[in-house]
Amino acid sequence: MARSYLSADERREQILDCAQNLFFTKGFEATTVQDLMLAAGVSKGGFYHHFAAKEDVLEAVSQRLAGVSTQLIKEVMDVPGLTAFERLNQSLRALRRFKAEHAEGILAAFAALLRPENMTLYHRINRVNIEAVLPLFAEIIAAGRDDGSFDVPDAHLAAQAILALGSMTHDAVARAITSKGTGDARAANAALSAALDWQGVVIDRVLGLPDGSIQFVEPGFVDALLPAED
Amino acid sequence: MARSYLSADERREQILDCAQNLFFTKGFEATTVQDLMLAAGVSKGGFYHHFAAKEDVLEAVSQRLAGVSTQLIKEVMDVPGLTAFERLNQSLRALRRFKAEHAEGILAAFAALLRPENMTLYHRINRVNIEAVLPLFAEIIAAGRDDGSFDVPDAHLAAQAILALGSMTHDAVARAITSKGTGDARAANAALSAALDWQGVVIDRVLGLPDGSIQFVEPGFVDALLPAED
DNA sequence: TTGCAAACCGACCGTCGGTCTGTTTATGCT
DNA sequence: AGCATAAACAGACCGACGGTCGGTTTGCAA
Repeated sequence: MARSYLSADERREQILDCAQNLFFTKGFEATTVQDLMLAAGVSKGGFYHHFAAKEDVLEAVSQRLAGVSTQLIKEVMDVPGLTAFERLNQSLRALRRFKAEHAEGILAAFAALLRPENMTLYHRINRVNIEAVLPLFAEIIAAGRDDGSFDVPDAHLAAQAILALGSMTHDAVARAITSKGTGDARAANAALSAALDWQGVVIDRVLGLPDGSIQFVEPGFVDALLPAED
Repeated sequence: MARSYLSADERREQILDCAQNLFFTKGFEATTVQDLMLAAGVSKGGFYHHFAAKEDVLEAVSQRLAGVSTQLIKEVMDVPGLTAFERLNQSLRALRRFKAEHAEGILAAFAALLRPENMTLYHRINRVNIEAVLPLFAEIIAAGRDDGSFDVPDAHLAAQAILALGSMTHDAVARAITSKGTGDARAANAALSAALDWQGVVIDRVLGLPDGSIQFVEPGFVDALLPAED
């Protein structure tokens, strides 16, 4: 049989693409190595030539996804002449924009990620993402702390607190996604909007800012992401 | 061979005891059903008579552990004539006391739980615990919201925020535990103390209280839990 | 005593992650 | 061009694991 030879990098990326799809569809545990082999059109030997273990694929996928977040934030970091507050706000806006621009994909990913059997996948991705974003947030907050605009004892700890808040809205997100298209959709969207607004307020309070300073979401963001069809 | 017959409840509890030990020692994935069978002195058929799947054991263990937290908080809820602030503070104190009183066990559990291969176990226990504690915290906060002592728009969301903060100190906890007995122990303990103090301040701010209102940890708590041997 | 349900046994099964021995392709060197 | 070497790949194979199933033993109540 004719083998299709790819460079190590190309093959790795290709396997990672397939893995990401499968993981988000079936979950990590439910995706077998054979699924990955079949999807990527590679044999077992080929697969294990590029990855030492199935676990490593998960790690690589997580790293790749975390790279998206860090890239977005780093672009904001490179803009000169911004205050810490502006930098933080624009970082959050960049992340928000990315979600809005890739709404369908993001939505499917969240829907998959929040299914109970995908706990492993979710927490792995989340952990790697936090590890990647933490130093960037810490740097922004440190600047705000030094110029007196943020009232926090330690920038790194403050960043940890803010990132930890990410899990406070999962219930609301899950409910909004699962109720999409049902009669509860409107109420669920409203609840999610309220939860996200509150998360923004909590970030304000953590940083010692007046309520409403940070714009964590803009009005209509949820309804734009999860439109009610009718 | 002589079979030892136990009632369903007794056998279940016994298997759960063994499972808890094994899970905390080897991790969930690394613990095989055979390990559980051997430890509990029961056959495969016997085991699967009481649990439909290995997963169910994990769920049951998580529920049992969550019951400890809820019990402690419920006792505080039953004390009449307390303000919401006092109730919240005493709940935190009860949880703290329990940890201090079972220091060696708690420490071993945390050390096991924070090992990377035990991610599944950790997050499962954490999730169930949060689900169990959330309504109780929400009730306390609702009372404080209604009497004007807490400045939060929604008690349930506020409780979610506060519980989500639990994960912000894991790094510090892990470092303190792993550096126990080494030269870094003193520094790691200090860092953990600072992180926990900060978590307390964040809770204050979430609730709209002045910094230092809530006593999340008392001075010396960390050093009492993780004594430096020298 | 006997009938029955619940507790329990252990051989068996399919599948999965991972290994190992070899084969095919690209690449650099002479 | 010819050739050696290493990287990319193939696929048979393995041990272990979670789970099933038909059968056996025990407690208990009628």
